[in-house]
Amino acid sequence: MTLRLFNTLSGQLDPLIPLDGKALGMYACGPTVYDYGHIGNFRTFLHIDVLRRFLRLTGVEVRQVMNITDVDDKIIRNAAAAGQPIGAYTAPYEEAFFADLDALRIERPELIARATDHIPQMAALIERLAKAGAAYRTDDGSWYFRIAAFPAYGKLSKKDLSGMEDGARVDVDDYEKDSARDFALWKAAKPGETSWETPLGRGRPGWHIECSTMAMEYLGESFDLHAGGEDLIFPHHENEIAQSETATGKPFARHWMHVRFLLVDGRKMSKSEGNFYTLRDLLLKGYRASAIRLALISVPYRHPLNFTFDSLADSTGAIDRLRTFRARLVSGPFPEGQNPALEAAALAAREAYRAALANDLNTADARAPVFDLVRSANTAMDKSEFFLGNRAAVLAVLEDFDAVFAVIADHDAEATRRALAWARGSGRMDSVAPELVASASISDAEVDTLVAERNQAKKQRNFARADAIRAQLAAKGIVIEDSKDGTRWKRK
RNA sequence: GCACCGGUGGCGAAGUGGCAAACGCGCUGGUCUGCAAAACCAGUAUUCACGGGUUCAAAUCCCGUCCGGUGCUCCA
Repeated sequence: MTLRLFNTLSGQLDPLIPLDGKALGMYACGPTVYDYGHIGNFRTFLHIDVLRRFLRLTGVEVRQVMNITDVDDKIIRNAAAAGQPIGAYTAPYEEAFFADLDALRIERPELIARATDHIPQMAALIERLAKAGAAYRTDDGSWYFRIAAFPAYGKLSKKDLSGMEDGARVDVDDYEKDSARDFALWKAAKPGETSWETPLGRGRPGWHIECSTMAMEYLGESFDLHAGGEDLIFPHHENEIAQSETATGKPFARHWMHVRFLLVDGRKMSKSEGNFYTLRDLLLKGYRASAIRLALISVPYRHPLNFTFDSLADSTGAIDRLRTFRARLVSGPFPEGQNPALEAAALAAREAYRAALANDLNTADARAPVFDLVRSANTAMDKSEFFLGNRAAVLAVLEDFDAVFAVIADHDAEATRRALAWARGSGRMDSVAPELVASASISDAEVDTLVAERNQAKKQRNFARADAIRAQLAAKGIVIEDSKDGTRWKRK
């Protein structure tokens, strides 16, 4: 089943197939490590994760490169303010970024590339552009890309640049450039700033050249897919295309995927609006990592997502339903035999699920057949019409679902535990939800003991004691479920 | 200002010409249970911002209006 994915460059759904017939080469713009990642960042990374997981589910090998921008103006400024070398300043944020990816079950790209490890290659690419007459040096020692050298400029963002020419609306005198639209390739070092000695002079790379260089270094001059947040379309990705294609004369990325923005309460998330959340903020409020993941991927990537706390509660409920069902499916017991109607339903569900994802990664649509099957299977179980022979096919649907959505298998406790350890280590315990502290104060073994004691009390029909234990556990966020096959419990 | 996107039930959201509109959450009632929880059943939009139009047929296409958002600058 071939994925048809919207291509910003062509403006239509295009099949996404590896150019070399082996592995899909994709480059995703990664983080600038000057702060903790917020949920808007992660919406983008999560949808890229959905993409790569779906490709692999359908048998397409993936070679993904992600950059880490570990040098830029903000980093240089903040590190200087902290009196640290930039590497010492960025290291903890880079580490936090990877911890956050783990919490959200975002797979690691095959290759991580740091900007500071590729300075010579960047300088070489700029020299190549200079030789082609597309880059020039200004008096202060900075280098710029000459947009006039690339007539196709604007083809990705579909901008008509004729209305943005130098003149009335842009004060050219503010820039030491030939044209106001020309962008920086290399920034000359200012006294005391972190810089590198290169044939171009002392300085540091611009942001755009970083991605062009590393993408081509690891994926070749032409490759399959370039992805990122919608805000990168212009100017970042437009500039990458201009630089790369001018240098090589070949098409850069064939396919461009852009994830639309996350809004919070209907507005763009920003620190000044007071609606800004990092992943850590949410974990420490007691929301599960899996619920955050599901909430951020359930709205397809080409629609803006309006994030609310209701959406997290919604996702928590949906995940509980799936997990409870999976536990019931695995534990049985079911009689020998086979229910042909259910078997057919399972096969159809799997087909519909994959078809929905193959249609431009329609995650919302893909959920529907899975939940439909859960209901049919539960109904069959209630009526004793579910047999041992049905288990594998139904389980296969859940496995397909989790291969992409990755929320049924429960890794939440670990993510929360780490967030708590981080809060403790960085003096943020006052922002932790009290329920979370309460839940963390009781171990699984202690819960098991209390549950056993409650079962004993129930057997003796001492319901007062049994209910008291249930209430005690509930206060720590533990929910108890009795069934004829025993008592299950879970953390809320 | 220019450009783009969107307005579907209590909430999120799919659906872009043809069965009175998926799925999830929530709520109400029922079954089950010592009581709960879980699960199941039933109910929860005759209708898709509004006004025109095209069509045998429109939530879906066209025109207009209103409302919301985003981009045009660092930004996922």
